[in-house]
Amino acid sequence: MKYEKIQAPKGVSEYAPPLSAAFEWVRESLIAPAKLAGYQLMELPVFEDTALFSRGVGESTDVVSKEMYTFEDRGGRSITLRPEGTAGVMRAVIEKGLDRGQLPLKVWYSGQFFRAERPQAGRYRQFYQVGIEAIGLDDPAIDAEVIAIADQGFKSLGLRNYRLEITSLGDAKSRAAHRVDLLKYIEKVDLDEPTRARAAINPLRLFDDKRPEMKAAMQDAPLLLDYLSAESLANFNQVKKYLDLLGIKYIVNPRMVRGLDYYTGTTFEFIHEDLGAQSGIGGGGRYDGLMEILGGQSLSGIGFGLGVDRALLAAQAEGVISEDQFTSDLFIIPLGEEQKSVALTLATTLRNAGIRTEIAFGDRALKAAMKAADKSGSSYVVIIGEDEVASGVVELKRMSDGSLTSVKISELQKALAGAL
RNA sequence: GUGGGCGUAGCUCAGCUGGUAGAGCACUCGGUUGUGGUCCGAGAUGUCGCGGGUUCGAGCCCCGUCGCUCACCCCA
Repeated sequence: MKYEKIQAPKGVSEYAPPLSAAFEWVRESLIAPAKLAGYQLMELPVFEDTALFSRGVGESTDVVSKEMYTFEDRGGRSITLRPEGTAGVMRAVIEKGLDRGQLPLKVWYSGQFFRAERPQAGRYRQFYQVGIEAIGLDDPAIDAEVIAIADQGFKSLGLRNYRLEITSLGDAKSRAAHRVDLLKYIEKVDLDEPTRARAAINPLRLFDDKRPEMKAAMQDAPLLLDYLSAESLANFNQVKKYLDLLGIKYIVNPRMVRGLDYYTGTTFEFIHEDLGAQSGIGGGGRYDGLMEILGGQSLSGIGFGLGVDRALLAAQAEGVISEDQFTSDLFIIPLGEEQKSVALTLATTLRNAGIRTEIAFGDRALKAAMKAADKSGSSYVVIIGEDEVASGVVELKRMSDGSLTSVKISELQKALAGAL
C-alpha cells in the first residue's frame, strides 16, 4: 500500500528546526520592547465575522476585495481568516468595553495572518505578525512612542540596513481639500483601465505605482502633506520633534501610501534594503474613525504591525542570526532495559532542578550513542550500565576535554550545578 | 490575476548530440570487550514532481498538470 504524499498548502511559511529557533528569537525580540512599555497581551481568534474586515479595513482595498480567505461556516455565517490585526483588536476592545477604563489602552498581539496572494519572496498566504495598538488618546507623544517601540524591535535584532519613512495623512478636512486637486491633476494623466479604476476608488494609490512612466507622470502631482490643516501640521511637526529627540532617523516620504483604508494622521513604514520586492518589514499609523465605524465610541488610536517572516529574512540577509540552538547540559547513555528506567527517573529529577538533560534512546552501540551526545552539543555525558546502578557511582565525562570524574548518582545534581 | 526561471537520493547538485542514474554532505554499521570529535572501510536510500505523447528506446524532445521560485500587482 502506497499513499500519496500530502503537501503543505501553497504559499504558507513554516519553521522547522533548525530555523525555528531563529524564528522564535525574531518574534520574541520584536515584541519585547512593547512589553517593557506596558503593553498587554491580546490573544484573538484567527477568524472573524467577514463584515469586520469589509467594514473596518475598507471595501476598496485590495486586501478586502481580492485577498481574503472567506467561507461559510456550518451555521451559514460568513467567516474570514484575519488578513490583519487591528480590526480584530478594535472589535474585542469594543465588545469587552476595554475602552471604558483608563486611556490609552495599550495592547500587543502576535500570530498568523492570511492573505490569498500569489506567493513570492517574503510574501506568504499565511504569515506572522506582531503588533501593538495604543487606543484612546490623540497625543503626538504616543505616535512617537509607538514608532520608537517598532524601531527598537528591529534594532534589538541587530538590523541596520533599514529605513523609517513617515508622513501624515492629516485629518478629514486636509484629505478632502487635497483630493479635489489630486483628481483634477489625474484627469490630465493618460491612464490604462485598471489604473483608472484604482484611481477612482483611491487616487492616492497612484503614488505607489512602481512603473517608471507612472512615477514620471506623478512627479508634479499635488502632495497631501502640502494640504494639511494647521492642526494636523502642528501635530506632525511635534511627532518629528519627538523622534529627533529620541535619535530615531526617518525620511519624510509624502508619496507613501498605506494599503488599508483606515489610516489617518501619522503613518509610517519600515523598509529593509536587502530584501527584494517585498521590502516592507513593518508599518502602521493612526486610525481616527475605525473604532466608530465598528460600532464603538469615537476614539482615535495608533498602532503597527511588524512582519516576523520578513524580519527573519532581513536578519539572515544581514547575517545577524544567532546560531545558538538548544544544547543540553547532560547526556545520559543507559545500557540495557533496567538502566533505561534509572536514566528516565534521573533525567526527571535533574530537569526539575533546571538542568537540561537528554537521554540516548534505542539500543544503539555505545559508539553511536556517544556520537549522538557529541552532536547534541551536551556539556557532560554519563553512561549508566549495570556496574553504575550497582555501585551508585558514575563517571561524569566533560566533553570539552574528555576528562572523567567519579560522582555518586545521588550527588550528580549538585556536581553539575557547581560545574555549569 | 499576468509573465520569466526551475522541479534528479534527507540536503546541495552533476547527468555530454535521447540508450532505463551518479557525486559531496548527512545517515547506518564496522576498524576486538563500556566512552565522542579526526581518519579508514562497508552499506542503505530514488516510481528522475505527476499524467499523456513522439521514439526500437526519454531524466534528457513535445503537450498538459501540480508545485517551487522571482518579478508585476499588493503588502508584513
